[in-house]
Amino acid sequence: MSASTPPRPVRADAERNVTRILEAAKVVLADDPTASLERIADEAGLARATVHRRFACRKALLDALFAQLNEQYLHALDEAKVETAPPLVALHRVTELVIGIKFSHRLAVDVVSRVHNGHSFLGDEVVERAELLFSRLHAAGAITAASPSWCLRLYLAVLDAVHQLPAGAPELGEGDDAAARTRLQVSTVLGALGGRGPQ
Amino acid sequence: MSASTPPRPVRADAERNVTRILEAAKVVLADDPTASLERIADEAGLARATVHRRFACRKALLDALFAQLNEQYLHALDEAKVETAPPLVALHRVTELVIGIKFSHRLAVDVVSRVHNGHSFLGDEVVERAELLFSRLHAAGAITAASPSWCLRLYLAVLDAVHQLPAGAPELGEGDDAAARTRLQVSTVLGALGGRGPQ
DNA sequence: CACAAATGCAACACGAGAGTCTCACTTCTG
DNA sequence: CAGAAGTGAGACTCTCGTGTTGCATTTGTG
Repeated sequence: MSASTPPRPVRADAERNVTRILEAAKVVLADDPTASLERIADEAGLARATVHRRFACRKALLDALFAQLNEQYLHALDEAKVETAPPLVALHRVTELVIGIKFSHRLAVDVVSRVHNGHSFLGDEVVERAELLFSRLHAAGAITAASPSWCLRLYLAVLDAVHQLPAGAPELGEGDDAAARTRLQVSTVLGALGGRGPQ
Repeated sequence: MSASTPPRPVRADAERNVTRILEAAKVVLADDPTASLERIADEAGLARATVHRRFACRKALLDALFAQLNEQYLHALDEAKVETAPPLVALHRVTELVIGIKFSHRLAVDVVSRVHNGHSFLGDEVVERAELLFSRLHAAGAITAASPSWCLRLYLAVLDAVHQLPAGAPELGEGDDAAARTRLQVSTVLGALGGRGPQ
């Protein structure tokens, strides 16, 4: 789309700060979706004015944030070969990647549902492809629940619960944290949706 | 504590408005946890000044709201005989009652976690008794998950998902809405926590 | 190095919401 | 019915966050 660098006088310096701001926004907004731009600027180690220079207004910043998130989701769906791989494998793989996206999904829901009034924080394409995965899981007999939208809703609810689980929780066992959360997420969702689960 | 009515010149009129305000707050805050007192006053059909007369400040209103919610939860736990009845029966019964409390639990989480910084929106007693129920479920072999706190966390996450489900959703079947949601909640949670579920 | 770009800082205007107060008016309650 | 309690409406203060601007200074880049 626009990864090239044509006659573009954007100093590398500035672009780096864009990243910093987005990163800071993730952290701060996860703690409080209504946090001020000043808090975000502080977290990024920049002046508030700079935030306003990189992003026209608050909404623009949030747009960028969610655009980035969406891109990561799409990448995860690609990587997991959601429409072709065996559904259980794809579910596990996509979950692994989604868990890797250190991002409070509740944040997304919170912020989007009222600051961003209207459109879902998940792009239509993400929703469609995710629901397709659940359809495939159902067709394969891995789950009983038939409605993909309910499956997705539940998946996200559980994802939030798993995400909020403190680091050393007993449910996570002892090994790698991300791997443990992935396992917990997958087995919980499969159980919830009427599957037997791989455990 | 203070349920008596000593030399208390509280006009019935005023007390009725307290109820109206709390009711309005539930509705409005469910839509937007950061809604202004004016919106709440409008919803209640009262002037903003009146809200300030009944509740010293925003925090006081929220305190009252959550105190009321907590009372309802405690009542549900009593009613369901959570510590003595067969755990599966108690789970079903308490869920039935909780679903009856038309209240956005996400609202509670949202508001409490930052406006009310610090204490959980669920009173300690509610948490303890709820966790005890999950312990009993585990002991009875109805679920596999051993950590009561994880069970409760997941229960609430699922509750939110079930609560947000639109009225005529396919998952709910055709009968009574509340009963259908109760069934869905119970079977989903049991499945998620490693039980077979009663379905 | 020299210049343009980017930043920090401070100040400002603006709007929204909380909380307070007064006063005329309505509504309970004894 | 009479007085007390409650309310609505409006004005006012205060605080906080957003968005903008000007200017001196720092930092990147050809």
